[in-house]
Formats: sequence, structure tokens, C-alpha cells
Amino acid sequence: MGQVKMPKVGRPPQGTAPRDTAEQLKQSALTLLARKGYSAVTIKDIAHEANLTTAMIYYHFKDKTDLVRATIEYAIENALQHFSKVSKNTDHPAALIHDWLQMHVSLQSDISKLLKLIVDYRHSDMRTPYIDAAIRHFYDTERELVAACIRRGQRVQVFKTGDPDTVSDLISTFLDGAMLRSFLVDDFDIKASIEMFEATLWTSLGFDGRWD
Amino acid sequence: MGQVKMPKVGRPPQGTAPRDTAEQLKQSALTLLARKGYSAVTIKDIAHEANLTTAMIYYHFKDKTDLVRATIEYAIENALQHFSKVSKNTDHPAALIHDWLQMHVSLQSDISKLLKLIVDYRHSDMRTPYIDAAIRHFYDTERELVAACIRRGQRVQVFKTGDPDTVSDLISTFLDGAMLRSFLVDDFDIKASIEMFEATLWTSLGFDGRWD
DNA sequence: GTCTATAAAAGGATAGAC
DNA sequence: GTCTATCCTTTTATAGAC
Repeated sequence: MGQVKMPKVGRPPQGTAPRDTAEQLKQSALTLLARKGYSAVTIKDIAHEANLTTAMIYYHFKDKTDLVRATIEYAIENALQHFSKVSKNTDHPAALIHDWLQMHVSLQSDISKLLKLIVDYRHSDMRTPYIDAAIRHFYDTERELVAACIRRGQRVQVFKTGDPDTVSDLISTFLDGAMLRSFLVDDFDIKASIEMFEATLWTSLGFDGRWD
Repeated sequence: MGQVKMPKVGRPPQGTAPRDTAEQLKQSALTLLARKGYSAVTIKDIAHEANLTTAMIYYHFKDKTDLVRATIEYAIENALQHFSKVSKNTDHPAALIHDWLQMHVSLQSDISKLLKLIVDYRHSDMRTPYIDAAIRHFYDTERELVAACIRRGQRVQVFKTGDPDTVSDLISTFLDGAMLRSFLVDDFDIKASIEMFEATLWTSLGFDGRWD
């Protein structure tokens, strides 16, 4: 519609802004897919969200499902990047779990989007072994990160009780619930909810609250 | 395709089987909508699942969204019926919470379907005040049932700690997570997961495990 | 790399016979 | 109440100009 288009000169924009057209399309797809799901989102919607036309999608991707698969990979990679940061910042086991929970508060938007994408994908007929493996890897990383931390906490006597793997699943399941509720309930206070859970968790693990 | 159709004689089938065509359609829609979501399910799919043709959907319902709205109502009514049973069977506050959790294990299939329907509906553009109100009523009932039970438990000194409303939300959020995981993870052991949560909950509420 | 225009397919909805 | 046949709209996907 007669939009003026700036010619691209020099390096593409830096920072969080999308770097190229393909990534721009994946980012747009991610937003829309999380909001409405695969079938409800048309390639026109995605192209429009990215200020492009449908033909551009077929220039960069084979078809609609190819774009969606690329988008899932993209979202998983992003999430895993954030995961790896958490384990770097802190040493105390309880502090690491705390950071883990807090990350879900601050990245709630991204993580709940990914979760919705995965639910959608799992019930679709476009599954591939490769994407299935990527999703499994994502869950395994999550599970192991927390379980390892609890194991370490028990070795140094910070945590007294609980099977590490079981507790890790308990935490993940609760966090999934919190992500879901943030989608579902308008005025859901995810921060308060996760903090309440944290308190419950410390009681259950026999952690006395001494952070040093 | 030349299917032989038995003439309907006498009373329709009794028990859990669908009683009439409209209910049969709602039941079929529920199954498919929970599996694939509104846009991914075609009226042809639904008609086929019910062993009928698309025209029958338009005989019983105004259009596709009308059928979906009726299906959500239907699923909520079913769930609320089950809810009301729980509060009748037991008296001890801890036993009631226990039954509440166990109900989510045994009715996991129905409840997770409803949950998926609601997520789908909330992000659709077919929302009506009436269905919105029905969903809110569903959540309020859930919340109040558990909160009232905890309040009573504190009055009779069975539970020692925790704000009833906050704890009620904690329970609901975890259960939502468990429902989601049962959709998401193939070999998810919902029974074990909820039992683990129950143990955590008793610790957190200061319940000593004396059921008398 | 990006657009316009259009072909091809799928899905929602209706008319009319039985 | 139920079916067959069909219309109309939406959506996916491609061809070809710039």
C-alpha cells in the first residue's frame, strides 16, 4: 500500500531487533502462533505482522509447516540460552533454584509462548523426529539442571529430604501450571504465585532459609 | 458410502452413551477440539466422528461457533457435576482435599480436555459474555470449594498455616500444570505427581497426617 | 529479495430430495 | 431428521514482473 521502504545499507540493526528477514518472519510467527495456534494463523497474518507479503514466506521457507518447525527450533534455542545463564550466576543450591523460579517470572512471556507452541505441535500432524528430539532435549535440560542442583544441595546438607528427580518434576509441573494460568486468567499474579510455591518448596526440602 | 442404517426403534440407549444426536455431536466435538483446537477441526471431522454428515450440524446448531459454544457449556456442566460429588462424600478437611486431588487423577481425561477447550476459546474471536461467565463460574467454584475446606481445617486445628485463598490457588495452579503435562509428556505419571504434591502440601499446611 | 496477480485446494454453509 | 450435491469464501501456494 505504497509504504516507503528504506534501502538496507551497512550492517543490520543490532540487539534484540530481528537481524534478517527470515528471523523477522520467525519472530512474527512465534507471536501469532502462541496467540492463536497453527491452524488459526494464516500465512497472510504472519506476512502482515512482519510487514511483508505471503510470497516472501515461500522465498525463505518451503511451506507453512516448514516455517512453523523453524519457529519452534528458534524458540527452543532462545529458551536454552536463558537456561544456561541461570546456572552461571550463583553457587548456593537454594539461590540457584530461586534464580530458576525468578527466571520464569521475568521470562514468563517467552516461556509461555514456547509452551503453547509445543502443545500445539504435539497434537498436529506435522511432527518430525528432529523437532521431537529438540523438544525432548529441552525438557531433559530443564529436568537435569534442577535435579543436579538438588542433589548437590543434599550433599552439602542444605536440603534434607526429597528424591531429586521427583522434586525436579514437581517444580517443572508447577511452573507449567503457572505459565498456563498466565495465559488463562486475566489478572493472574505469577510473581506472587511462584513466591508462594517457593516457600512451600523450602519447607518440603527442609531448607532453613540460611543463604550462606 | 452405502452404509446400512438401522432404523431407530424404541427408547434411545441409556447410561453414559450419548442420548440424542445433538449430544452425540457435542461429545464428538469435545474429543476433537481438545485434541486439535478450534481451527484445526473441520465440521466434516466432527460430523464424521459422530457418524453423520455436515448438514446435521447445521440442523442442530446455527454454525460452527454455535456448536463449539454449546460444547464448552456441556463440558463445564459435566465437570461441575463431578465437583459437587466430592464435597458430599467426606467430612474431614484433609480427606476432602485428598478426594479433590484424586478426582483430578481419575477424571484427568475429561478435565484436561476442558482445560484445552478453555485455552483455545480464550484466544479466539468468538467470545460471548455468557460463555465467559460460565468459565468464571467454573473457576470460582473450584477456588471456593478448596478455600472453604482449608478455612474449616484451620478452625478445627487440623491445618496450622497458610492463607486459604493463596493455598487454594497454589493447588489449582499445580493441578493445571499436571493436566497440561498429561497432554504434553507421553509417559507422565499423573498419579505419582499429584501424590508427591499432596505430601508437600501437608507439610506446608502443618498437617500431621492424623485422619481422625 | 520483494511484490502483484492468480491458480488450486480446502473448508464453511445451504438447497432440496427423501 | 438425515443425506447428497453444490456454492461461496478463505487459504495455501506458485508464476512472473521488477
